[in-house]
Amino acid sequence: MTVTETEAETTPTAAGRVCRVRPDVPALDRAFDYLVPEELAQRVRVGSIVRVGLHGRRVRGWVVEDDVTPETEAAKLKPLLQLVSEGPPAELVGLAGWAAWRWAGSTASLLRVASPPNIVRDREPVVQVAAAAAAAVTPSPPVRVIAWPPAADRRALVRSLLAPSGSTVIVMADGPRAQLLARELAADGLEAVVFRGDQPDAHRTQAWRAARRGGCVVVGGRVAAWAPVPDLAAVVVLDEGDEALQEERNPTWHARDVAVERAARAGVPCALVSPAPTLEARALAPAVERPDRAVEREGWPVVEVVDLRAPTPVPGLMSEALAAALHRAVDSGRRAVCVINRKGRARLLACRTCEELARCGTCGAAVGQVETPGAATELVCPRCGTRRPVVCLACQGGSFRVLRAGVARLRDDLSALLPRASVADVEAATVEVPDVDVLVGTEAVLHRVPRGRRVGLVAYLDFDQELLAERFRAPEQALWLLVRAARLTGPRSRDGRILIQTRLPDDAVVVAANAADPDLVATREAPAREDLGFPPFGALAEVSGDAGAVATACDGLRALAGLTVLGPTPAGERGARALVRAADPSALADALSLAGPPARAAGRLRVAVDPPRV
DNA sequence: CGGACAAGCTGA
DNA sequence: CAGCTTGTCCGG
Repeated sequence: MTVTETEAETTPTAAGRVCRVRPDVPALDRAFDYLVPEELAQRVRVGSIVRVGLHGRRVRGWVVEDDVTPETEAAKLKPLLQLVSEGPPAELVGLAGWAAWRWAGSTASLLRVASPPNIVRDREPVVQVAAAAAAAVTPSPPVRVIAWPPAADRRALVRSLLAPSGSTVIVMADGPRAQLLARELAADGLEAVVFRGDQPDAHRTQAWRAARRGGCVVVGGRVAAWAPVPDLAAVVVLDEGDEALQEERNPTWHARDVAVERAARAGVPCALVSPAPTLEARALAPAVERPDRAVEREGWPVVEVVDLRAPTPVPGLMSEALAAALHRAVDSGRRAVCVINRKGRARLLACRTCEELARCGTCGAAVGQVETPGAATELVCPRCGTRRPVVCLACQGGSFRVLRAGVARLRDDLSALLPRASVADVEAATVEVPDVDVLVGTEAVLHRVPRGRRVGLVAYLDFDQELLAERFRAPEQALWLLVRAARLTGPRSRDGRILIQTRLPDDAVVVAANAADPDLVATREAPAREDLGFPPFGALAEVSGDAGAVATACDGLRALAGLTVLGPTPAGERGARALVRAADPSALADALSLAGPPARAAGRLRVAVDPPRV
């Protein structure tokens, strides 16, 4: 007893150094002050990962400020217990704080993204570059937005965007592609470091250490935006419209916006390169740069549009043009990929005897047909999950007509259409994708095409469900599907081909791909978005969770000036949902931070800023 | 978050 | 009134 008391008295008190620590406890979003013990004085700095005593527990945390004047009386201060690991540089600690505010999340969760997954101990002193100081005086150059066609070679473009000295950070969505780009850069004699969130901790720690040495090009997924390079000199974001650049869990930070902010804070150039720049990106730059018309045209595959209405309606989505395009690809030894966003065997059926729609006996929703390996096919309700045998509830008939086919049914139809070709269906749940001539699947198939054989054709069997989806970003997302298709098929000079079956052949998305001109979609979408006050002409957050909690949160938010609360919608299954709109991201962030974190008693509540799919 | 402590419920 | 659950508070 007396021993510890004596120790406490001997800790430096009068003019001891005090730092501010944010504990790694997401639900506790605040910082506490601690004394820096003499033995750690040389090694602790802003960003250091330390262990501290907090309310009887020992927790990890980040030093977020140093040499502070303690907010509480010195007698209450405890010392840091241990220096655990090196952590993010000071600029990234500031950036994490900004991102936590911007996406209404905890600072700790973002500091974790910016930190090495394993412990890093370093003897070498950290290279401190006065970049931040320089940024304060040099105004940062404007963001560049470059529309670069999907199947065009962008290596030279990327090369031109690298900083001549210091480190460049390249953020992109696609893991394997990042690996490829890194190899190309390394072949050019550059120090390339791959940052991928999906790699094992040991690899990621290794990359983190390498980035911290500086003088490199960091290439990677969204985590690359947080690479700890000490000498940042340029930032590049590739494919900024890809949804994978946004974190799906809270806080839903977007790597594009983090990269733009980081570049601005460091006063370094930032370029966003995309085949279809989003309205958000367009709003950041004075103008969109486009390559030569010839480069642009060549950078898209041939786009063939099949009007499902004319001359005669096409039964079962198997149009003559589709058959011809499939034959053309398969006969030349290339693979064909068909995309339809309907899982299972059928999504809508009618009884052959009584013409009644197949519906759920429990909740009345239209049921779909699924096939389970090794079992009889069943009718499954998409709303409540009830399963039953394939029997009509009205007349007990056992035979149904497929009104809306799913991938399993289309696989059979395609097999019949192409008797000599091998066909397989792919869904998100498919374990191994076979090496066949024709793949038919949901959107998931676009990521899962086996390598080794060229893709000659990507066909969207029913593109209308993408064009007509009830999401405000639906047109941009639909165009992005065509970008992904173009990446698979390659350019028109290699006979790449996209086939689009639709009842809306004049829709801007279809026309834009056909004309190799992504601006057409932006031109149409901008006024509609502006009318709604949706991003980038306003900022959105989605509040969802238990009905009661959402209602309470909405009442609180409605009381704040400058916010519009739409809803809440009663929405059944997974609780209620509401949208919150503000004039811009910063007004939204201020309002949400003013409203504070959801009260714990309120039940399940999630606040997602910039919800990707509403 | 998770420990501390206080106020409420139960059972003999 | 011990022994337990449930709720509220707070952390340096």
